[in-house]
Amino acid sequence: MSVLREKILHVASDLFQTRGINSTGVDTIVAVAGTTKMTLYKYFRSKEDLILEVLQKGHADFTTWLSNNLNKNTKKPSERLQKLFDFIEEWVTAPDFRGMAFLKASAEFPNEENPVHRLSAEQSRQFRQFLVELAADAGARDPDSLALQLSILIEGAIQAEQIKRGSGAVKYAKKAAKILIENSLETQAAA
Amino acid sequence: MSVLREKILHVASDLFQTRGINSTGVDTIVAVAGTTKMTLYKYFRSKEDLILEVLQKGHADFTTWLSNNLNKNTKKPSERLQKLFDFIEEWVTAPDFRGMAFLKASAEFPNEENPVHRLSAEQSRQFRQFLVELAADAGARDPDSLALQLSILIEGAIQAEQIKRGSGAVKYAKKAAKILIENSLETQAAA
DNA sequence: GCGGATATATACAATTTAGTATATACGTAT
DNA sequence: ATACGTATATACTAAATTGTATATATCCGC
Repeated sequence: MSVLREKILHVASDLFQTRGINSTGVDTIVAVAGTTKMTLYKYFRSKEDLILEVLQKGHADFTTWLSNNLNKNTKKPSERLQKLFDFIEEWVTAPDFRGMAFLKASAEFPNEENPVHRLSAEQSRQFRQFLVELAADAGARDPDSLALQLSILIEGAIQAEQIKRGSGAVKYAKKAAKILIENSLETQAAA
Repeated sequence: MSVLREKILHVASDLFQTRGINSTGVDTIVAVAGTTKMTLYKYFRSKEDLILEVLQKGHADFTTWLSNNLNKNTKKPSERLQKLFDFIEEWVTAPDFRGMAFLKASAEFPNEENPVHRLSAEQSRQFRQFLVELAADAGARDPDSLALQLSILIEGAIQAEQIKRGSGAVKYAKKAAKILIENSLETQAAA
């Protein structure tokens, strides 16, 4: 039943990432997915609904993948913060990496009232919150501050990689993150 | 003569930033600019040409503004690197700030062969080169590395501000930059 | 004041867009 | 086998897209 639904989601996600959301018509999506518009609108109320679901699935997949990897490969909470950028780098350098969906989506829908933009902003907030908990568990002096800085580094590096594949930005972001993390853990007593 | 041309450029720039490039039709542009399509196509060969010119003008204005401010308000080259984020913050917190044009444009045109994407990538590269020279003049240990890190911080913070106005990301990016800059200047002998 | 070039406005063409109404094939229960 | 409900395919609508052909106003030298 829902195999076509999954297929549509997958194809739409791929096309949105490679061609842009607004530049991808529903006709193209159904053609590539090997189905018809009638079926698409059976499963999704509108194109906007499809966009929102694609974003949600993408974000869920990413956060699940990341936290699973962090939990599997580390023992102490403090390790997780150190390993974070290793997995980000692994994710970015994977051959099927196409960018961070909510970053692109927010650029295509700049109006803050727009549902797609709102979801993007919410996902960005959730990701930052995830980093706050990571920083807090690791014993950072100011978890909010460190988490926001790390999120800026991650999103900035991914942005750079979206503009030019193979820019190596993540490697430099990783070095910067190491310095910031050490700085936040070392100077517990200071300030 | 060219007052209408300037007007079209200005209006297009504003609409592209507030509504997105692909979501803004030429009809809307000429309506807001108070002219007609015939005039627009007199001055610009195609919509893509208009987009490219808007991007070029935006980038030129930004870099001119930034380097002028840096030159005026600093004496020693090492000061410039410190003041950099002050001006970035001033730029971002200005009420008419609408985001960094080439970041959004590259998201709307993800295909690396696309002329708009290529120009965006080129502008990103130029900005990074500008930072490299700044870092070199300031006597950074590894100017390329520091410049790339700073560009990641700047573009990441701006990205955060595009998703959510008033996120205060630049303030945190500034703190991070300070740490990275100090680190790069202090440890001249190391490594 | 008049003729000619230039800029502007109106109207249009061809495609593409999201979304839908209708018709047809198909699988299942009896 | 047959009747029924569901999924799919075709065809269509209405609006919006970029770009252009034609008509009209405006401004200049003389």
